[in-house]
Amino acid sequence: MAKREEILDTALEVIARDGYSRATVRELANSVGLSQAGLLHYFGTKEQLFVEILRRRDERDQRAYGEAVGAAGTAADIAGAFVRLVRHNAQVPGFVQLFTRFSSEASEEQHPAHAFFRDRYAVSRTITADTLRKLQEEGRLSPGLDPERLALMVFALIDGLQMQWLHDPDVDMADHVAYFWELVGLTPRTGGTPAG
Amino acid sequence: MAKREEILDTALEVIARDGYSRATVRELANSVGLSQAGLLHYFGTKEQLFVEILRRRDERDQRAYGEAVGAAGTAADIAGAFVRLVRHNAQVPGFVQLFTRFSSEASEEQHPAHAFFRDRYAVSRTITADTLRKLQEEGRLSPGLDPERLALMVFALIDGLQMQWLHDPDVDMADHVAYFWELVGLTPRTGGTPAG
DNA sequence: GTCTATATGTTGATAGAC
DNA sequence: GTCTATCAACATATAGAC
Repeated sequence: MAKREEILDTALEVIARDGYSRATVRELANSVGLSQAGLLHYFGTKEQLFVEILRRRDERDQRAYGEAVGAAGTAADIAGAFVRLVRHNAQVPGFVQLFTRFSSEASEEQHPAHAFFRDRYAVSRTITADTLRKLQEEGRLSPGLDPERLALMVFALIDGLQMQWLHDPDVDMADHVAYFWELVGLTPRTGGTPAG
Repeated sequence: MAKREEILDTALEVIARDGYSRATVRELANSVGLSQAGLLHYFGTKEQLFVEILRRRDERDQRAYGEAVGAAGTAADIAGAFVRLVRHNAQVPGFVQLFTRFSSEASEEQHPAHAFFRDRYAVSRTITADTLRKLQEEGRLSPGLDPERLALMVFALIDGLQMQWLHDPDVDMADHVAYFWELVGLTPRTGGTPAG
């Protein structure tokens, strides 16, 4: 199992650096010191490999940023967690490209990774909506707002910002996510790095 | 020239119906009653063909929705124009898929369609920001708001909503765009169909 | 487990006849 | 302009040896 994880971590680095187009099975195999067949021995198909790559990345980000969202005790915390997540993504363009392209390809129902993305979106929305609702019940978020809608919107906003940012790196993703939360009435606390 | 337009319109229909994966040059050629070579005779390469398809679509939408944004005389108008645009997009899933996938592929600088998308985003943002600023000067939009940021955000929101909607058709894109404008302090007037 | 070699399928692009 | 035929390039997947 250690070998699988080693492969995934190397693939993650290569993709973050070189982008999605270079991320063929052959290319990733070379980078990890295996032949194409050798790599597929571990993952079966390309789509399975890529889903595992995304899953591994999610595990990492979950520890660093996702937990901060779910465990947010204050309005500033949850807003800040999203800003930090996006700021982090801006450091790994290749990976943002992987996510955007693979997600758009998987939007067709027959695609092997379709269920992965559908579930991922649903879970992300639920966790965020739950946290927002909790804050609302504690009086830290305006009672007139709809947590479900806000949760869906913030992920849509992030995906769309990533798309524009990929075309134009001058687009400041974190700035716009912070502005979104300000519109909602939350001032993100973005200072410092998450303890993770 | 009539032939080119005929080809583009047919391609538009086929893609709106059957999605992006089916949209190979061969497939589109069949639908329009030409051989693959016959079709490429008009457009040279696949990427050029697809850019022309998107351009043609934009011309149409521009007449029906884009003008409504640029010419919006009231806050309700501009918000409503976006809601109607998104509502319209929800009728043509295949085309939304084409846009999303092609845009994500073209995010690399070497891609033949990269300039098209970059310019398209820039122009859309500018027109929208200009209109919002005008409304703001007339006192119809809260003076504390930033037109540039809002313009960029609404397009990001739409792109992201499309991504989620492609994975889960239950996502109500128009509802969330309307909610965005409400957060901003504008109530969209969505009734009726645009004259055009 | 890992490799080499190869099958298979798909697509976009081109040459050349009509 | 349009077709047929073919090429060339990939990329994934698999068979079989070691």
